[in-house]
Amino acid sequence: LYSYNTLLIQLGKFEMVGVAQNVYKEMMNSGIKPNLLTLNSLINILCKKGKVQEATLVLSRIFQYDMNPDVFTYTSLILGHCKNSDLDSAFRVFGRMVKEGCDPNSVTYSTLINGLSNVGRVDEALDMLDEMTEKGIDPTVYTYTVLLTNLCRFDRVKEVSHLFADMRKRGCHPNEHTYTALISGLFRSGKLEVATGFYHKMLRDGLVPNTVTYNTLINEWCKGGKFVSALKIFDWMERRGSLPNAKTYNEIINGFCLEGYIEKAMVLLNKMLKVGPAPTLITYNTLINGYCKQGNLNNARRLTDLMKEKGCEPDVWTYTELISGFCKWGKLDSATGVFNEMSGRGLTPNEVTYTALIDGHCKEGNVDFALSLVEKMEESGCYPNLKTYNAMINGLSKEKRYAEAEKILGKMVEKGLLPN
RNA sequence: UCCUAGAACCUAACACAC
Repeated sequence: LYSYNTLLIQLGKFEMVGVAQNVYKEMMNSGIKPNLLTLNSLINILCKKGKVQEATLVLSRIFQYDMNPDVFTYTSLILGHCKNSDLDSAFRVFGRMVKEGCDPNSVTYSTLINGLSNVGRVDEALDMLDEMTEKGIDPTVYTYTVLLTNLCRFDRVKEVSHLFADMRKRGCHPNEHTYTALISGLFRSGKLEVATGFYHKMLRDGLVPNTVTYNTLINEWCKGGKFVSALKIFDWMERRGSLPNAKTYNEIINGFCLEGYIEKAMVLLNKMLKVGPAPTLITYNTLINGYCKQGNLNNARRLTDLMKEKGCEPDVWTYTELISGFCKWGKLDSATGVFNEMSGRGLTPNEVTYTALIDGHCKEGNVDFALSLVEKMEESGCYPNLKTYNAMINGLSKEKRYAEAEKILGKMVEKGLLPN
C-alpha cells in the first residue's frame, strides 16, 4: 500500500494521468485495499486535468469503503470543477463539504478564488478573501498571488499596489512565484515599466529569480523588440543558477523566427536534439510557423516529417499554421488538402483553423465559399468568434457587399460578441 | 503529529499601415 501510494503521488507531480489509472487498476487487481490517501491522490490527478466525472467515480469508492472524504478530497474536486470553469459545481461541492462538517481551509479558498478570477469574476474572488478572513482562516502567499495575478490579467493594475501592501501587513511575504506572476501579468496588460519595477523590487528583496522568472522576461523581450536583451539573459542565466529549459529555448527560437533568422533557430533545434533540453511539440510548431510566415512551406512540411520521426505528433496548432501559411501565399488547394489531412488523422479543426481557412478564401475572392465554411463550422459545433466574423466582414466589405457585412455585424452583437 | 489538495513562463487565425 505504501509503495503504491508513493508511486501515485509521484505520478501526480508529473501529471501522468493514464499511468496513474493503470497503477490503480493493477493495485485493485492484486487485492490491495486502497486507503483514503490512495483515492485522494487519484482524485487529485484526475481533477488537475479537469476529469471530474472520473474523479467522482473514485469518490463513490470512498463511500463504498465506508471512508469519509476529507479536505483534500473536496479541495481536489473543487479544483477539477474550476479547471472546467464550472463554478456552480465548484460551489456545490463547497456547500456539501461544509454541510458534512468538513471545514474548508486556506487551500480550499485559494482554489475557489483562483477559479472565480480565472473566469473574470475578480470582485467575487476579492469578496471571498474577506469571507475567509471573517471565518478566521488566514490567507497565505498563495491566496494573494492568485489574486494579484488576476488583477493584472484583467487590467486592474491600480488595485495591485493596495493588495501588495496588504499582504505584507498581514505577514505574507511575496516570494519568487508572486513576483514572477506579477511581472507576467503586468507584461500581459502592457504595463512594461511597472513590471520591470517589480523585477528590481524582487532583487532588492533578496529573492533570486528562477527559470520561470527569466522565461517571463525573455518571452516579453523576444516579442517586444528587445531581442538582444533576451539573448543576453539566455546567455547568462545558467551561470546565475537557472538552467534554461525547453520553454526558454522555445521562446528564443520564436525570437529568432520573428527577427527573420530561422537558420539560427534551427541551430538551436539541433542543439536541443543533440544535448537537450529535448524539443517539445511547441518547439516544432514554433519553427513551422516561422517557415510558414516566410513562405517556405517546403521546409515547414519537412519539419512535420521530422517531428513525427522524433516522436512528436502534429496537433491542431501544427495544421492550423500550415493552413494559414498556404492561405497567406495563395495556395488554397494545398490549404484545403491540409485541412482534410488533419481530419483524416482524427484531429478536429477548431475556430482558429476555420478562421484561417475562411480568411484565406475571402482574400482570394471566394467570399461565398467562405460564408459556406462559416455555416459548416457552426454545424460541426464550432462557434465563430470575433476574429472569424472580422475576417468575414473584411471579405464582404472589400467586395462592397456592405449590407451583408452589416448583417454579420448584427449577428455577432446578437451573440454577445463585442466588435472591436 | 508521517505521506496526499491551491499560484507564475513557450507556439496558430481577423483590420489598418507597410
